[in-house]
Amino acid sequence: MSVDSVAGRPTRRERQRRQTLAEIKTRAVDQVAAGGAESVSLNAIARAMGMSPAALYRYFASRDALLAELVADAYGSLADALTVAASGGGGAHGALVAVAHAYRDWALANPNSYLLIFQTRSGSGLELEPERVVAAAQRSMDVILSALGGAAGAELGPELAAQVEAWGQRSQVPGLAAGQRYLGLLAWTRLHGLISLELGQHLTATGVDPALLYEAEVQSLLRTARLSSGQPA
Amino acid sequence: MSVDSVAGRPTRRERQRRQTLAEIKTRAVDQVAAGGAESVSLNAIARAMGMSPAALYRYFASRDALLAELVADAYGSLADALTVAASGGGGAHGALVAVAHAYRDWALANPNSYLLIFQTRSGSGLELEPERVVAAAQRSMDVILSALGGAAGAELGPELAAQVEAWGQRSQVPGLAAGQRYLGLLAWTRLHGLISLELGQHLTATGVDPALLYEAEVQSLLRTARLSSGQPA
DNA sequence: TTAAAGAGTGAATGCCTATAACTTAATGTT
DNA sequence: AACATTAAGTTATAGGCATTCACTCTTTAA
Repeated sequence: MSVDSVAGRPTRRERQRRQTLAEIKTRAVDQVAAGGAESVSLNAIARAMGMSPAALYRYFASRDALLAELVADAYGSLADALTVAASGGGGAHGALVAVAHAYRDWALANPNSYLLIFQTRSGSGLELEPERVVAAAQRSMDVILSALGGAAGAELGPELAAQVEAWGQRSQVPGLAAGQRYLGLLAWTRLHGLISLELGQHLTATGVDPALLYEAEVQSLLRTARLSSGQPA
Repeated sequence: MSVDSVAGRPTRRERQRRQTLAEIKTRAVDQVAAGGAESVSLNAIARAMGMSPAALYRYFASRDALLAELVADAYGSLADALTVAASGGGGAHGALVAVAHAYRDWALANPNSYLLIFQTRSGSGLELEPERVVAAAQRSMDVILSALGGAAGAELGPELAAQVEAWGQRSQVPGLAAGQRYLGLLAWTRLHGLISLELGQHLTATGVDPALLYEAEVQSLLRTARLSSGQPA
């Protein structure tokens, strides 16, 4: 006879396992927040949880596997934040502005998570399972793209247009012109550039307020998005 | 009696020391190139050099101090590459294009060094001595700014303009309008955004060629730079 | 010639990831 | 209800790492 009398799938052990797994991840996230990915230590986690380091390997194949999980979660959290911002109403242009600010807000609120996502080196041995991470990444990008609903696209040459079209074929967000997709790409790369440098303290030497630079870049994107669409913000 | 008979400042020991120091850094740079900053190991360096790990502490106070040195060197190497490109002639607009491409070329040729420079987290304990690093960083920025000689500046609001002006007061490159400095900042943040995402493989999911995106962004900057200046490229 | 400074060694500490063999408790089946 | 199986946890261990300390030996400078 099973422990769960009726048809309760989650047996006692499974519930415990889920909870332990969640606690491990929570502690790891805290470590990331405190000192970045480097300072994630299985030993320290085990110590804090009152169990032996070896036990953690029942939950994660390796430290890198745990980090990969954190990347996926962080990406998901970012996508969630963007989704909330995008659904806040305000029209097409308002959505773009809202998403852009949500992006920076999330990055500043979780700087080490942002760096965890975007600073993971290629050959770092941290081979992320394509499944979850790519899915979460696409979800973020899709939110940005969805925010460009009524916007005019950016100009782009024929070569780029072809590649962007091809990308659009595989995209989850249909019905966007190549120029719109390219505008989404532009938004991402430009805003990420600013945030990345801001988080790395590389802009402090200039003394210029990163918030102002960001706002200016957002307005620049908005100007592009308005180029041939008459609707106001 | 000193070993160097006449007035030769570099005594035998100093020469040896310089060479040892250089070899340490060379090996460390190789490790960075091979596996990123994480994989820099004092033990491994000592092993490869046939000496005990403890001996390295005669040359660097800590592993982080060595990494800081590498950051400064890498920054210098980048600044050198940009300087060469900028002095290649081709007029003001040509210089901007040349510098922009030299920037990406250097990053692609030394991806892990680029990441070493720009991915160093804030609270990573790796507190770089402000002296060398800030100097090298300014040198790179100054090259970009110098390449904007005859260019028209980008539009910018009054708040930003004031801050950029203030930055210009302290800058080594005089005689630039606020709009020009801002254009330099725009160039840096936008191009860095693209390169950072490209190196992190974050653009591969779209299938769009990063080189095309980069070129388009360079052309966009060039268009801004030409806005009110009549000279052709 | 001699004292001081510097380079290097070996040993030890205390982290860390990861594996292996083992014990204990929960599970679900007979 | 007793039992075999599976999972979770343990201890012990191996190997890697940065870092410090006490010590030796050699180069330097007086």
